Amino acid sequence: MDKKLNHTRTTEQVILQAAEAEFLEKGYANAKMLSIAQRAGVAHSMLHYYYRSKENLFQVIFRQKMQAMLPAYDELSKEELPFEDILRKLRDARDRLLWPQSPKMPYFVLTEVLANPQNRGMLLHMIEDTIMQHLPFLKERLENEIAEGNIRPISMADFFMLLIAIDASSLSAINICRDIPGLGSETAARLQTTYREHNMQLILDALRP
Amino acid sequence: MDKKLNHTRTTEQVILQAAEAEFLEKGYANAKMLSIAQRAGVAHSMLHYYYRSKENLFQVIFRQKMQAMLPAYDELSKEELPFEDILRKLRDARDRLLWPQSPKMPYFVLTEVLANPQNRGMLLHMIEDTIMQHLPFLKERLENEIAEGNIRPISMADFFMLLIAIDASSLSAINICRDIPGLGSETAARLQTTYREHNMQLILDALRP
DNA sequence: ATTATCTATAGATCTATAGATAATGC
DNA sequence: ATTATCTATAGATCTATAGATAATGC
Repeated sequence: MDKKLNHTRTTEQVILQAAEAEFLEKGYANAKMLSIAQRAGVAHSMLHYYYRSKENLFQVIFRQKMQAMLPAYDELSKEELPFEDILRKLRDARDRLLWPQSPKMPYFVLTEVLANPQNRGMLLHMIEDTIMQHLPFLKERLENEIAEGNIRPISMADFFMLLIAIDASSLSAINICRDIPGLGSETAARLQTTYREHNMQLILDALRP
Repeated sequence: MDKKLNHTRTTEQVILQAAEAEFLEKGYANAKMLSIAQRAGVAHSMLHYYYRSKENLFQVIFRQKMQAMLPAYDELSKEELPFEDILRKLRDARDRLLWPQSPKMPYFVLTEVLANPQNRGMLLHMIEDTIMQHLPFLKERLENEIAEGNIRPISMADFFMLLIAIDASSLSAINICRDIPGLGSETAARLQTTYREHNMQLILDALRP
């Protein structure tokens, strides 16, 4: 039993992990199937056996990331919070579950997904698939705020794009500053705190009717 | 004479422009020499004839951009401004001369140069070649501020990296917001104003001893 | 004579698949 | 019998260069 579980996990999942590392490190275009196979220690034909194509392999990984965040978002439905606090909690969930995977994640999301119109469509599609279907209370809450005139009319997907765009870009800046010899990680940590407040202001500002 | 000037400009420069567009649109890895040649309307062997390799073609373009900003920076030496105002003027010069080339420029700088350690070395090298050599007064000024204990010890190159990192990432966020249907360009413009102030705070914060 | 341009192609990848072989489940 | 894995290779690019041909400068 242990053996079987181990077996079905091994190759299929090892490929997934190797691919994630490769995609994050090199970006989609520069990631190579042969290189992923080498990282995973399997013949590269296995990547196609399990995931058919490079494009599909990428989407499987991305979809998994999005779905990993759903439970954290789900907790939000239990409390009756002011909208601003919901924004904070959404951010915190993402800061815990999505970004820490790797410092390269923010750039990746920023450039491969947000900045590229083609991939952005894919993100929107996944947001609909996962977040919007599983979090009806969030959608309701957003529509409520719009109806009350507190924020401008905006779709749930666009609303999520805004949150991700602001935070991904600030995290990119922070990560670069961490690597600057003259600054270091203490400064990066201080920047992070400052960004947290400013970003919230920027988001509310953008949502203002 | 007109004919000659036109002629020596044509192919060599047309390639440069086509390459710039291609690099900005697709990123270095995804930019293709054949595609650049097609944009320029020349045989692709011409790219190698004039610029030898893809790598070199890229560097020529990037070096040109940096040098195009030098005159604007030069003006700063004439006035005796507070350090914070110098920061503002540096930002304004960049906002006028570097970013407007294309909305994709900020992502490009962020990911191809700042986020990639290998290319970052190239940026540092170019900063030394151009800015640091041509703007001794700025270096002096920075060292003065450090000596007086107003800002932490930091090299000129690292100082520039900080400025570029903060601004490139905020511009990336702004450009994405501009494309979000629920927000639009008025919101993007409002964001830009808010970011301008916040970024200045963030930079001063990071430079604080 | 020198400089610019084109055609053709070498040589190196990369994605994807076909077909053979080994492992696993009934 | 089915599922997993490997080897070998097709087919499509891509960068770069060699060699022929046209344009330009003395």
